[in-house]
Amino acid sequence: MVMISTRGRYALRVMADLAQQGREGYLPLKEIAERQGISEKYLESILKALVRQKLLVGVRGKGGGYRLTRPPEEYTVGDILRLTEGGLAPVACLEADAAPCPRREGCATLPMWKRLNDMIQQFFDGVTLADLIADRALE
Amino acid sequence: MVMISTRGRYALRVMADLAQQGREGYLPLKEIAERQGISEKYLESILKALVRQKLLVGVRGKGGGYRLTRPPEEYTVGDILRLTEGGLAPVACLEADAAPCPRREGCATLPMWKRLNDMIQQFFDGVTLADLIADRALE
DNA sequence: CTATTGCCTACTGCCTTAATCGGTTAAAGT
DNA sequence: ACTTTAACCGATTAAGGCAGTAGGCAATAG
Repeated sequence: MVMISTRGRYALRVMADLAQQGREGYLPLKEIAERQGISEKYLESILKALVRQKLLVGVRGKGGGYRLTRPPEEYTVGDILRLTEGGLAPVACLEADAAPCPRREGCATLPMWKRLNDMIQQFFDGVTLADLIADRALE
Repeated sequence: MVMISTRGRYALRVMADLAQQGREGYLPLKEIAERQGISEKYLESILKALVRQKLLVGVRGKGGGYRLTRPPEEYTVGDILRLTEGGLAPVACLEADAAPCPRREGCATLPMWKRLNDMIQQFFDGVTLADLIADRALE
């Protein structure tokens, strides 16, 4: 029943990695993939999406690679996961593009799902990349 | 990225239904499936698991059907979902039977996943079937 | 003994995820 | 210019889980 797939978890780890390596220069995919132990080609497809949405810049050619576009405290985990996972709702009927459920009136479980959903969104929107790095330092 | 699958959602709805219909007598599968708009055969496989774990009793033959084994306030949503979903961890590395992650030392995201996991478990363990019925009454 | 109803096993179609393959474009170094 | 580096791009695939189906067996009531 895993909620967050490999795709989103990879994206987060790589964003945290980039945040930690500092803003100077570009980090090539190969290096990131190696350090994080992630398939290069698969990671490539994830980063492509992050670049398209302007969370990262990618520069080609020698000396190129990827870099954050903003300081780490301006990225929330919610931003990154909603993008890579395509939504963060715990049940299908609460997804952004969901068709209106015919049973929503009188559904015994819907109010609970809504409360859970709110809680999850708040959680993810309250954590930034800077927080992740700080967390790590505590261990 | 849906966390709770149809299986778990059906289970909850049916448990709430049974809780609401009262303790007297048995409700046949056919009736429950019809009222909830769920495939009979599919629901059957879900209820089988709930019976095996003693959350329900099933009685065969004429006049038979299903019934709760305890009062609604003694079932938590967590109990029901963990059983039908096979765990409630938001990420693979926190599942009960997960192999220890080789990157757990120095993983930038693990502390966050743990906090989220705790929050989710607490949420689900804090809601009972009786609460679901009460919620519904508010709408 | 027959109708009802739950129990059990097996199978199928579909979709998503994770990953792979092979190539194209852009930039820098020589 | 040429070569190397490295990001971009599209198509494809292999595996696994989920939702649902099919068909028969076993128990209980009347």
